Amino acid sequence: MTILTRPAPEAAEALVGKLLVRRFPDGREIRARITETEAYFRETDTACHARFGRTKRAEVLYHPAGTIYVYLCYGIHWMLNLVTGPENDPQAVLIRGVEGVSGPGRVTKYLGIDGGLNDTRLGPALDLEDDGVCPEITRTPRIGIGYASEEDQARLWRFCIRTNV
DNA sequence: AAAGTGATCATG
DNA sequence: ATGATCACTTTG
Repeated sequence: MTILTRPAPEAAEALVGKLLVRRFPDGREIRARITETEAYFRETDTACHARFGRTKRAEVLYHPAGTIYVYLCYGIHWMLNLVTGPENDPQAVLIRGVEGVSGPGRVTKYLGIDGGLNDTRLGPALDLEDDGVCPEITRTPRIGIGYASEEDQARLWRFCIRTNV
């Protein structure tokens, strides 16, 4: 889990190419390579849910690295995040895509994840694996954060596997 | 291009 | 209590 015990922008980059393993009570298993992530970093990041401080929703972000943060967006879509960094230091990485699945709302649908996993820890139900694959990565600004400051919108905190076009 | 959907946060 | 907003997806 050492991959998450670092600042969210670094963790977000390191997570691209890693495998997400989802296990269901009936033993079924889905293994998917992460293709796209975004970092949300501390109360000072005006795009981060912790920008209002320790609210009920954002409380999860103050939990230790390895905590799972799932929230509902636009009333329809569940967003999957992994908390990084130390306790009481709110940061997380949004999983925006896995292999064959693009869009954060589709990732959770594909993996069968909803609010029930919120504020639980990585473990049997959802875990990370590293098979040593180390893809080339491109960075861009984050998506869908028009409400944030210009400065924060400009940060290159979105990380994708480089695709040859 | 625009609706759909409901939790969340700020304000009164 | 109310209203605006939203880390998106699908449909036309």
